[in-house]
Amino acid sequence: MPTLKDVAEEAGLTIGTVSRVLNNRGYISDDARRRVDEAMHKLNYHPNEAARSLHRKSTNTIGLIVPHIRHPYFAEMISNLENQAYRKGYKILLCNSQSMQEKEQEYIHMCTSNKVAGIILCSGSVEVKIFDEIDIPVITIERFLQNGMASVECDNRQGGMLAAEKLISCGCRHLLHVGNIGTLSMPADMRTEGFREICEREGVPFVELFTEEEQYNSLKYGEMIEEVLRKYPKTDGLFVNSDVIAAQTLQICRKLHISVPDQMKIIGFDDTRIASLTTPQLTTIHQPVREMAEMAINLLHDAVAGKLVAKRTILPVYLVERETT
Amino acid sequence: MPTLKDVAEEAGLTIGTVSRVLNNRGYISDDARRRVDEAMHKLNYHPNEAARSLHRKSTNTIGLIVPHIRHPYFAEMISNLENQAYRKGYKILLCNSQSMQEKEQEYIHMCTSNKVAGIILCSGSVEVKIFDEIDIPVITIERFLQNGMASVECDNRQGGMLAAEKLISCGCRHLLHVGNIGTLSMPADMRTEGFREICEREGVPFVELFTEEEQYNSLKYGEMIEEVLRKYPKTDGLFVNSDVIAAQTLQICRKLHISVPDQMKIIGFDDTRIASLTTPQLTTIHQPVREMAEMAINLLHDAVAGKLVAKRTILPVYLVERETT
DNA sequence: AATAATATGACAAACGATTGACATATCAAT
DNA sequence: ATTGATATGTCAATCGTTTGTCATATTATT
Repeated sequence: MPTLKDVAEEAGLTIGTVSRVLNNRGYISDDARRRVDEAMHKLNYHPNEAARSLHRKSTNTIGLIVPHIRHPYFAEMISNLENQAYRKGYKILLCNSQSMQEKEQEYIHMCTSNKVAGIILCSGSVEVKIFDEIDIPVITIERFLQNGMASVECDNRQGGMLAAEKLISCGCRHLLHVGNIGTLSMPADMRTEGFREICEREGVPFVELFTEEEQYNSLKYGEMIEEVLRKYPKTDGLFVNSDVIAAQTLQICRKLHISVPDQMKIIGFDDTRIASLTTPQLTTIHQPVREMAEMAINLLHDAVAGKLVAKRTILPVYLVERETT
Repeated sequence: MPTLKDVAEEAGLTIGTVSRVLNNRGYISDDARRRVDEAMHKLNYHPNEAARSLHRKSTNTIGLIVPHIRHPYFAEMISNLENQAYRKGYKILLCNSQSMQEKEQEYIHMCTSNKVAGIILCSGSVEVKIFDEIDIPVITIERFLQNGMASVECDNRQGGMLAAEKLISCGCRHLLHVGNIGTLSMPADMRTEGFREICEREGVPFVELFTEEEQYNSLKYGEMIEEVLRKYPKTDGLFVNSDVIAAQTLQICRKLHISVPDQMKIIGFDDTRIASLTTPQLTTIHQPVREMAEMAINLLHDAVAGKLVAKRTILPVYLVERETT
């Protein structure tokens, strides 16, 4: 691999001058610029980022920590984050924590070791205190940390409210809500809050249930849903915390000969691609994933530049009505 | 951030000794080891990977180039690759080329700039020659390069044959196959070959169609499928190149009041999670994604270590019968 | 002709870890 | 008492780039 020295020799200039061209510093003649360009192309030179990072004490890499990759919501989020990062000149170091605290911690240290410019943490599960130890910006998505730098969330409460309102206005009188694992306080918990608020205001009875870590990891909610539907046979309206759960609920309904939406109405969350591939297609709460991703990258970019950034950004959600209501 | 020097001072030892502890070289006493460990913990020391990479001229990072992230097949593949990489001590630099040649090239250079240990390229679209320019191992998945190092594929031909056999044995007599974009020669083209072979042998007529780049990128096959089904109304058996296409086909069939599997049988490819979330659930060809990912990482690991690796590894597929046949 | 702006060279320090050569010291085994 | 293994220190070079200082040209401007 050629180095700056090789380029300098090829161009008949000194390292200093070549470096000046690369970094656009000081005086450079058009001729020098051209000669450097030519030499770089001829030698197929690409600067050694390790050396650069060592000197700059930072990289253009963003550490992205997610609990899952297969989950369509995260796949969509990762895709959008990568895209926006690329536009801003950042690379992505992908870390799949599988929602395990230790792995997440290890990844955070790995990120600092690798001198990432910043970290984007998607609904992570790690202890809060670790972020005090590191001195790089951390932007969270769908996770609010009191001592954190900045978080990007969707309006989860509003989502829960929209779902409850819709189900009630459809005539459902025995609601059931499948919420998130409750170990850590997460913004997604607000979906439950919003849902509860509307149900109580409207005087409609409802049951709240929570998924378990195991299910979140395996993406297998079938058994749990089946059990629940057998236990609460009167249920006529279901609000679940992801499209993946909703899609599996549809399968269980089919198995139990519960007709959707006639006997049972279902509302999911996320509005991922899967929502329009089920039969019937899912009514769901749309999360503005692309905008959230862009916002996160922009916030990180600003934070890296030392700018003051919003501590909490909440983007709106809306209900997409398809065929399960 | 503390450096080796800080750790050495804290431990009351010299940099040399501490480095010896870290790299397990030469003679080290248990006492020294303990003191270094304590100092490292106390200072929360993590080695600067940039400095290490600069010296070693390599990193423990793998550049992963994929055409898409949202596509469930790639999401699944990325997830498995990340997992296996983590186990072997590698990190993942995620590059989404969106199947654009220039982006892919740029990413490849970026990877060399960042001194990755190797590159894993998933069904990429880049010109072959670029790989001659770089001197790091490149493992391809579902793409075979004649001048490449090693490729991991599934038995695409067998997949096509299984699909054709199944459709024919179900009594279908007007088959239709939706294959991949044909710009570059890809292993996935063999699905078409295998399918064709069986159809010809059995004397069953069939139509071959190919998706376009645009559709691959947007994941929107609906319009195309609808057009096709209107154009070939006699079709009673469909073999499409991904579950995503199959799922959308189901939606179109519903729209056109074509009953599946009664009037139309459908077989997808990949056996991603989505296959069991549609109604009816998809019959599909199972690709051993986890095994392919593990194989790719293992091959890369061996290649990095300078071992001789298999140039081409083809893993078996099998048909998973669900409800669309 | 004097001055200022432009352009490049020469040189060295720094980033943080690795590694090698060599010196020195302690301890155990012969 | 000698040898060899064990353990650590000292010192310097190296990886490739960035950046700063100072010197030295070559132009352009007044």
